[in-house]
Amino acid sequence: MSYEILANNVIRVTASDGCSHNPSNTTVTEEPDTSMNYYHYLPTEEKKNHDWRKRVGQKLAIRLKTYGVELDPDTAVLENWPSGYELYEHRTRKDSTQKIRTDVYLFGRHRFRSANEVEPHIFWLITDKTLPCQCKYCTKSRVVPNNNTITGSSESSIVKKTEPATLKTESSTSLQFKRYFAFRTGELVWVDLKDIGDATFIPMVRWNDGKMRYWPSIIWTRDRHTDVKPGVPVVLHYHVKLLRIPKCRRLKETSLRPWLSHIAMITPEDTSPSRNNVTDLILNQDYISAFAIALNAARKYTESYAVESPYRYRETEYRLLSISDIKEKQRLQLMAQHVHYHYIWIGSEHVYEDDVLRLKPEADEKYYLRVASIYKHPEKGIQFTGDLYTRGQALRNVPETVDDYSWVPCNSEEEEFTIDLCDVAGRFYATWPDIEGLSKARELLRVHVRHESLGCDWKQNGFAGENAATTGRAAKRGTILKLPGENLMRKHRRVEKTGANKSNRRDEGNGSGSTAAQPAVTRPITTQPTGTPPIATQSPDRSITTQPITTQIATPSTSTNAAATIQAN
DNA sequence: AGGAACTCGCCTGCCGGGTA
DNA sequence: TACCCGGCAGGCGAGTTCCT
Repeated sequence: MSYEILANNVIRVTASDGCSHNPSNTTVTEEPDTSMNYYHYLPTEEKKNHDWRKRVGQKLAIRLKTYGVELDPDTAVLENWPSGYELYEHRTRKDSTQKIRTDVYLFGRHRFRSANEVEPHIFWLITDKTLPCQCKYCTKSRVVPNNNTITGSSESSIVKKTEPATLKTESSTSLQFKRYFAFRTGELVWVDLKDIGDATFIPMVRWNDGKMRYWPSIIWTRDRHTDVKPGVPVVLHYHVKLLRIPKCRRLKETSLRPWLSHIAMITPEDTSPSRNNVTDLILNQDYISAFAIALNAARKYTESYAVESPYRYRETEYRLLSISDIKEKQRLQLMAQHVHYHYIWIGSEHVYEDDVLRLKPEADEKYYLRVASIYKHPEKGIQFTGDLYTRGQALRNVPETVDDYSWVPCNSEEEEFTIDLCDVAGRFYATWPDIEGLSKARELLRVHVRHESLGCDWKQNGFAGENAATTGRAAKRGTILKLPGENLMRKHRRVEKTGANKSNRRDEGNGSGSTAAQPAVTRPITTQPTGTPPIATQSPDRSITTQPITTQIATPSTSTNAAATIQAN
């Protein structure tokens, strides 16, 4: 749901697909005894703007009422247009003897000529975007073939759009965590010890050319930012728990880095006296031990995955009746037998529906999946459905969100891809766009087992209280979960466009019985077995060198000693 | 040639004034 | 007070023009 109900029946639209195709002739072209032809911008406070928003709000209220949303249609009004949408009044007059003719248009994804035209599109924006929009323009664009042709073989058919599209993203205050926080509570990250401002850590930062500079840590809580505004710089703070080191640290986001952006390695040679100043070695011995233990704990965490918030996905009878393709209908019915999940922990990261995932690259081609749904197939394991994209250029000097990049869709609106968990490299970070680390999550564990493997008493003190299940976004989902199978806004599959490539783009019912390493849907990405060690690479971002990972570290100290000593600090 | 943008004009509904 | 009627603004179908 991409909307909020504010006081006084005000509806806030928190999603947008607006691309500001605004009129060009907005300067007043009115001269005595001559014609007139220009577009006059109507700001929010203008009566006509309010009238339009009110009319759309009233219609939305009536529609949403059928979904159990209580809104008074008489007073319902849109708080504002989605970002990228602007209202203009077209003012024309042939000559001074005639009266000025005014026509109001809303410019956004399309040029809407009335509130009646806009309302179906706004309704689509705030509800289930996996379904095709029913507004007259979107419907038309689906019926009328355009330049977006499916090219190539059926094995790797990719839809090429002439212009990069903008990922549909939500941008409201309710999604500020997603929009502005790179990391989520409970996620494993690296903390830059250099930024902690504690002299205790200086020897560790210096040790062996900075091999211990980044410390495995868990996001414990995040500072709330209720007044975040797009374009206004916000300093994000996290309370971070360094593994094997007591006490939380409050750190800026710039002091953290994604787990998959860095690889740590300590070898027995690192701890040999020949390579160390003896004083340094003694000084760091306990830290080395703690670091090793922390890395081992992190290994279990990163090599496992866990699913959360199961729900029953069901197709409506109406939808099934509207599908003529028998195979597609069977596929959807089969899909309903699988348990769906709102969230999944993949290694170090917490992934939600609607997130953008990096997929494991093939031949330098990088693909990204906008997650529409997560479900567990009895044979293939965890599957993700959604829209596939390639990433274009950054649209801002300092990108903060996924829509600060241009995205080129690889499937049409009517199609979607199904991706295997083993093809997921990790979450896409707008602020760390070029991470090349690959997720190694392969073992299914329960959520609390994963968390406890880190050695954190998360149930009593930790992030359980600020877990996804209770944060803004999750709270919304939580209300859905109270009515499994009964919620009216449940996920729907988009109807597959009939065509030669169709059967190759969907997984269900193809009877392949493929293993987890084989993507159910053909896409131009080959898979690699889960658990394949990442190739040592030079980090393209922030000039950090990555190293081959070692998961077992040879260190002499015992954990208890290490912990005791560090606690003393 | 075909799609998008622009423009025109008819239809509808609302509102205010006049009348029974 | 209720109804009718004319004026007007807005909605939207359809024709025309422009652009690729």
